[in-house]
Amino acid sequence: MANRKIRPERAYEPKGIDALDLRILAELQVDARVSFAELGRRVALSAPAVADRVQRLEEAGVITGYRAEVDPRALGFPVTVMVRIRPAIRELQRISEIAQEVPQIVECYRMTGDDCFYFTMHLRAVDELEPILDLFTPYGHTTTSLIHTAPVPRRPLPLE
Amino acid sequence: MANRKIRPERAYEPKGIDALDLRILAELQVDARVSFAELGRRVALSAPAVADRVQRLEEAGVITGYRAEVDPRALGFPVTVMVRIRPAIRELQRISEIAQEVPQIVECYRMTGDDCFYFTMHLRAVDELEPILDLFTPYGHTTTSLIHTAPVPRRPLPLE
DNA sequence: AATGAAAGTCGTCGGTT
DNA sequence: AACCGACGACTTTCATT
Repeated sequence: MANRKIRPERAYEPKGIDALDLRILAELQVDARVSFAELGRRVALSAPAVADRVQRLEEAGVITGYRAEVDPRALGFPVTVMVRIRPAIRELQRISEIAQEVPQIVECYRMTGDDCFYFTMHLRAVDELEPILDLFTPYGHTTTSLIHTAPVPRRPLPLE
Repeated sequence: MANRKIRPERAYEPKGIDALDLRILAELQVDARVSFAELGRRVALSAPAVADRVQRLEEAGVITGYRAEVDPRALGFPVTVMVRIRPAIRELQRISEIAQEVPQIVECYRMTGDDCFYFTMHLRAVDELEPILDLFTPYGHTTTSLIHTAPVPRRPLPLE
């Protein structure tokens, strides 16, 4: 029988991260393309020193990547949709697999509640919605919302 | 009386964006810190040429920023929460304003449906949840979910 | 709109404190 | 853990196609 002991994979304390690291992270969250030299000037450190710190933050998994943020509408995806799903019994794994295979889906989470699964996707037209939803309806109950605007634009973690 | 004519602010066709731009965007969505020289090698263009294109994409609003992605748990925010809100009549504006003022909220959207407002936030402990929800409960009905995992990790737009 | 060359800046490495 | 100095790589500008 499988081991059912449940425990967190790791402790959640930020260890080995000091105030200087937080300042570096704050800068990189706002402008990921800033040079090490410029970053060094902003936090009063030499370029090699910041490069060292950034590398450590990457290796420690604190920085998970650097992404250019694009406007989906400017690229021909005027429709953004959020879908919540209440999976049928034992179908959650299958729903994850389908979500993985639909490229329009750009993020996807499991969470607490009746609708324990949700994802966001960008579409070229509303026409695309129905066939995608039909991939999921055999395995759960879907609730779909079209996203209008962002009253709060996406912003960085509050690292003081 | 206010002008009630409703029309989209702009057309949604990707104009003036060619296949080379899409390749550049695909690269930058995966690694925003790549150098222009390296980017040029990947798309078979000189460094000045890619730099020009990237600048035009920025000025056109196609690229909206460059963000370092960080792991909230590694920074002491082990709790990620998604909150949907069904606003009371005429209180939507107030809800937006409150969301704006809560730094733990990192994204926030309006959408169709009964719960026409939602946001995501990162917390240092579950203790933080109740006082934040209490900011909103006077103005709407909240539905809160704790986010567990990401069956599909955040990924770029499918630009072929 | 892209290229190639030139000047200034940056990234990186090794040695030092 | 950070600094300095040096070299190779990169960014940026400009003239040319």
